[in-house]
Amino acid sequence: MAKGITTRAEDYSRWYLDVIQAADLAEHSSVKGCMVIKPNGYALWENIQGQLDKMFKETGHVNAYFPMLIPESFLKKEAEHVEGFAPECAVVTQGGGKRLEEALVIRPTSETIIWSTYKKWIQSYRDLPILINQWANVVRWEMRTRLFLRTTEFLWQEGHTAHASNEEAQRETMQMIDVYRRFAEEYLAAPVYVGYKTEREKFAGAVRTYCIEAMMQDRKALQAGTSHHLGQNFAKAFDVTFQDENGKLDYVWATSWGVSTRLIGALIMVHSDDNGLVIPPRLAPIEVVVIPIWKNDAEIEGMRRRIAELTEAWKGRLRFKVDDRDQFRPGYKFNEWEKRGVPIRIEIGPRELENNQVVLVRRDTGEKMLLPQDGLLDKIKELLEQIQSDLFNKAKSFRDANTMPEDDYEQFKKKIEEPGGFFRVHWCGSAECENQFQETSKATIRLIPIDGEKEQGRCLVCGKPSEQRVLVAKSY
RNA sequence: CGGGGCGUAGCGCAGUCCGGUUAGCGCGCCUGCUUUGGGAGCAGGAAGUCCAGAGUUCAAAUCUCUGCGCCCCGACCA
Repeated sequence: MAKGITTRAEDYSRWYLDVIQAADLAEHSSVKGCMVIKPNGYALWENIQGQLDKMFKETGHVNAYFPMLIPESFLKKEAEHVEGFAPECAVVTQGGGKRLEEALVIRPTSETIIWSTYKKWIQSYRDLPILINQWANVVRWEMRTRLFLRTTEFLWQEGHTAHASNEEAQRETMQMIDVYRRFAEEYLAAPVYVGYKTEREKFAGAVRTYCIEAMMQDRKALQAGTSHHLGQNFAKAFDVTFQDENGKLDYVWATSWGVSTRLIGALIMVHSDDNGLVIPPRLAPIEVVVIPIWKNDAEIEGMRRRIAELTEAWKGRLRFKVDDRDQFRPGYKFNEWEKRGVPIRIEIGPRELENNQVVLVRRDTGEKMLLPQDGLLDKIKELLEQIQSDLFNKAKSFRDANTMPEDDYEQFKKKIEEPGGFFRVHWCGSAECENQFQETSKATIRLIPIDGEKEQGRCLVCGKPSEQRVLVAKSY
């Protein structure tokens, strides 16, 4: 087993932290709950950003930037919003050595500062829609933090759109949750369930919150992205109105949607193993590492030359690295790149050089193969796609095998503890029964499926009629 | 906020109970030589306000008091 990594079976939570350390992704800073994202971790974020940003632009959005400091009074304008966020806000009360007239909140999310601005931008239906995204940091003073999953300060993107009609805002909300689903499945290789939150779990200030939920290897759920239909709540709070084609005045309709560096936590917990990180190829900063093996100085020169020839055609078509550091032996390098999750490793030694071959090793399965150097690039390309889909399918099989219907409350309470998983249960829709789930099992209703089949049943808790199953699980 | 743990070299720790030479070990780091197909070996070397403040004492990493910080487990949450 890998040195320094606790196994998943031994202690899942320590394993998670060990993987982050072994892959050199991040470390705690000197301020409680804050982290330094190191180059290896940040490279993952950059790839996540790059792809998402592309998808946002393809759906008509543009980027902008709003400030981090928000007048405290802004936050208080939307009743539900302030109730939800006030307890976890960091507040600046001094500046320039003087006490401020009005305290400034460090944004926990930007709805208020953005809608106070949109008020100035919107008069007519011709000013709509506004489709803006911003990449930013936010601060939420959480009681309990975990690297990537929940840090005091975190990086994210938040989309904030303004529309002339409820229907259009609804379409936008659905479009973006689908963008998140596609990103999670096609890039993160993490299958997700799509649905909407209960009243209790929804975003403070939203009419409805849609979400994607992924299953981690310990069978717990992780909310991986949310898209909120905000109705006219913020427009009313900030008095943002527009005139329609008929000259009639109405409040603007809004959405907001976001994903954060938490996605890196999801990537780790969905795919990695007891040897360290496993990165899905499409998000891998380095897709292929080439490790030359030599016995003496005479050999290394020929080796370098041959590798340069071989990789010449890879430039611009493959993210690769040649690790010809002399201070480490091959075994050390194999291990290091495994811990760091690089999808494919290629070894070239005197034997391969002579036979015009390479040894190729898959990170996800450990499978070793001897391949001809001719046509290697195409073979690598093909394998990367194979690994990408294998990772997805593996995660999906695991999730599906651990998602089950349950109609017996006593059984449910047992199973949620051991072995755990996602449970599809009937629920009457009452807050009382929802609270019961949490109090007796520490599980929550993760989502109400969007396309859930209608099915007559009885609420798991109270036995009243229910028309649809909801997804219940313990979560991060 | 409750429970647990910790603060000594870059990292991980021992030493603290029972005060006493120059504060030690492993990893890492630097130099040299030998090595290089799954975490190399030998030799030499550099590196410390022992979390902070106050107190007790001839003498404090060690005892007393006060403070600060971090991590892990729960309640709040992306």
